[in-house]
Amino acid sequence: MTRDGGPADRWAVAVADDGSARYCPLTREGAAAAEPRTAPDVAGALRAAPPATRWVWRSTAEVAPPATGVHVARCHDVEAAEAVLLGHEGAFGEPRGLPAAFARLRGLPVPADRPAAAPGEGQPSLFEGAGLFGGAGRPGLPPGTDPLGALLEVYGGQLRRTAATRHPGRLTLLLAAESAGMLVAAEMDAAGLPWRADVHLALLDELLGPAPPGGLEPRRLTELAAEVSAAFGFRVRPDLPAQVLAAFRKAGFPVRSTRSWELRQLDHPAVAPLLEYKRLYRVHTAHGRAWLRSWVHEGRFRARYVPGGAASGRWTTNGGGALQIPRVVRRAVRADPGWRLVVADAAQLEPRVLAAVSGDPALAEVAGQDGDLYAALSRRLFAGDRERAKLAVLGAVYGQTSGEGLRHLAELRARYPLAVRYVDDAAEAGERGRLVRTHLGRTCPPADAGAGDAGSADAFPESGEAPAGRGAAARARGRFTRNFVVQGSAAEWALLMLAALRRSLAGTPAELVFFQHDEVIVHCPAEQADAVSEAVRAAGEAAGRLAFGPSPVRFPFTVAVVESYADAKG
DNA sequence: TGGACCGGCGCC
DNA sequence: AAAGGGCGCCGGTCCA
Repeated sequence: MTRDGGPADRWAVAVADDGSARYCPLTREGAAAAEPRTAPDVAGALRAAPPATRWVWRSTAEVAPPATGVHVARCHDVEAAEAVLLGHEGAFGEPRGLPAAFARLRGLPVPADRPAAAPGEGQPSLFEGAGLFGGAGRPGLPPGTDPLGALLEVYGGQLRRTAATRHPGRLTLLLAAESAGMLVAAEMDAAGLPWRADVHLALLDELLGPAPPGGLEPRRLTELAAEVSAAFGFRVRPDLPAQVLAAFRKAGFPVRSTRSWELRQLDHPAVAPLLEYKRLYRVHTAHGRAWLRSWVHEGRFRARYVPGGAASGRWTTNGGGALQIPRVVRRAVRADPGWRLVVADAAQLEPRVLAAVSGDPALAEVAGQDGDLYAALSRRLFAGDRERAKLAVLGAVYGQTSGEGLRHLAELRARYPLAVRYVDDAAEAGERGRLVRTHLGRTCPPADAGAGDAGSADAFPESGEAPAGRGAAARARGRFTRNFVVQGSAAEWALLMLAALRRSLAGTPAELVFFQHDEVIVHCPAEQADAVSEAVRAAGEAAGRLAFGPSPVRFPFTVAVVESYADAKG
């Protein structure tokens, strides 16, 4: 996936407005190695090159590989790469589109990116991108520019920018992984997750009562709301936190919020129906009949994955909430008759990643076995108390600041100083406003690039103050960057794992249908399930070696072969 | 009327 | 006194 055997195994293709495609093989430096040719459509271009070709293109979404019917082994998605490179260069606000990248190279005014396609349709509206050079509804290249030429110019520039970094090999790997992720995402979007609407509807009937006509509130919710009101002695709408809060206070319970964990501790008859109401209300609003109508068609739930959608490199989705499928509705995710779902969950991924990236030999030794990492850790450090071991690790990764966890963390620090120092350093860098990168080089956006006043660390310059003396915003920033290096490096492992798995499933009937941070689902014929399970395990180990180099750390999966997603333990 | 924000909760 | 990171989505409220 990352080894380019020779110059001619990279080709480039540019899609014109009329759907035709200009393409050519490339030299090592990314220049045209032969006179470009034109095919009437993308598929024609893709068929012209050898099967193992790495295709360089503007964006995977534009080429839409699944729609061409041609298997693409590898690609370099220029716009995805541009986003990573801009981040690495500290230019987070810059547009990442090909026209913008081209303009930066040429010193021209930089056009804004094309807005994301409206949900449901891929076509930008007539008005979008009507600014600079905005030809046929999208921000374009300067008039008269050859799209393939511009693509190659930007690509060549990316190769040079990558080579100029401190760890060009790592960044090259990250760009390849990100592009592989774009391919996987496009294919999973097209395949969809097998989803039985009939099972889902039966489940809703069971939980909420039969569907009331006209979109009224499900019967069970109405009943529970009545129970809540009865318990208080006056009408309370359970879906209005302010009302619930007032009701509890009136009853003599000084609660601060209506969060479930807080209500659970109260001794009041309204609590039980209220908690049940919250649980069912959530199912109703987030994964009820309306969701089913919007998102499940022809037996598949088609999400729209956004690789790298989160700052850490984790994926997000656009609508449908594919990464938040509640456990209760997983019953509706069912393999086709005669097929199975291979549900594979990377076991204790984040501590394993921490062991690998930090190079802590003692922790690597613990992570060098396939068994439960927390149990193994607890045998060495916490007298066999797995929960304490887990709390200590999570405290290190998330930035524990108080309580039991903090003491456990201190013990962890004493025994595994390199591992804990790795995340402590990331936290300190964040607090001081310095750059923080993942193992392969994905760079943490600055504090002010995201949510509101998350707090620019610059507001708290190194003043010699103890960390406790710095602002709360700086400490929050430290927790963010502390977690970023682990979560982000784990996301890189996951990308490489996906890429390896995709490659080993190519040409078989098996299809990757789901990915969620550290978990994949492959849908395959029953007789293929064992081979797929093995392929997943192999992909995990390969990803570990590729991402982190030689290391004793193992990356095992918990694998379940099931007919329903609900039957995988999770 | 629509956007921004919030409380709350689902997943990792 | 409280003190864990990342997301998306819902329905609500507030406000222009």
